[in-house]
Amino acid sequence: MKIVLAARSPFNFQSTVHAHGWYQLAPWVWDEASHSLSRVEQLEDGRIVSLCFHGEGNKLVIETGERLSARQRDEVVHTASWMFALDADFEPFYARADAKPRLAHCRAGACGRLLRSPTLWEDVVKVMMTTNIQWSGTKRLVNALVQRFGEPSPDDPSCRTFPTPEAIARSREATLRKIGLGYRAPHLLKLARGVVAGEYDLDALKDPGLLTHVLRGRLLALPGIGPYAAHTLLFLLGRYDYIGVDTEAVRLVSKHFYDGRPVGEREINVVFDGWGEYKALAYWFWDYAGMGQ
DNA sequence: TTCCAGGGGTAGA
DNA sequence: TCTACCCATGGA
Repeated sequence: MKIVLAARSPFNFQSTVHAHGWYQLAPWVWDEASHSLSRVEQLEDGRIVSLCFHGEGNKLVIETGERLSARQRDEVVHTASWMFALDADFEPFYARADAKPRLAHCRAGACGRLLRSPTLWEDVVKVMMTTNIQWSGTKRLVNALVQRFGEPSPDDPSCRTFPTPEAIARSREATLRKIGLGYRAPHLLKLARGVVAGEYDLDALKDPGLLTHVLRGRLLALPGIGPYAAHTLLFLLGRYDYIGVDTEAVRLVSKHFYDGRPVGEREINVVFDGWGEYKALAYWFWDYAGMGQ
């Protein structure tokens, strides 16, 4: 079954997928030969389906192995629209970026969208798995969670869904430590059990009506989520007022704006302060590669 | 072997 | 609000 969705222009499937590393994390599978992205997903009625995405010009194309009911199709459309931020409008950012040489590539490249997970739960867990660890370790931990706690696809049992909060909540700290999470284990367990208990309502945080600083406070209240993780999640939620400062941000900004001198969060914010509500976009899509050295 | 990674929590000032 | 210290694990 094939579903074709129109996106707000400009849209570029590949630039959306490759804007950050999520496409390398399970259960996503990127196929370089066909330039398509796949994952196994469990629908609300319990059915497990395989979804394959690719781009056709300004459109997102979804292929499903089997036929879906009308309700299932609506759910897939809704989820895909969220994951690829099909309605996102970056025109105000482009209008400013056009005049800045290092950001003038953004409009033509349709920069701005970052691939999101179907649920904020999955994005929170994945961001948590990027803290104080190398990227190869993040991939290993996320894969371990999917293999250990995900539901297998009936078509191919080696492919699994991303674990639900319930599946993690039923686990034990020792089990999570054993699969390599280390000191992150109690944070993830507390998050999962809090979500199941209704203590943390992650879906409510998608509400565009929430003020950004209020949303930031709710994210910081989640276990294992500090400033870096909260700001990264704000970016995924379409709020660009804060930069997620990690070692990579420090390295880039130090090299390109401070002549290699040591910098902290304050110095990084100074550089992009003029971008206001587009600060994180300006930082993320700044063409550091074009600055030489 | 040592250092540190796409940091966060906590205690103490 | 800021700083010092600890935290598990694997890669470099």
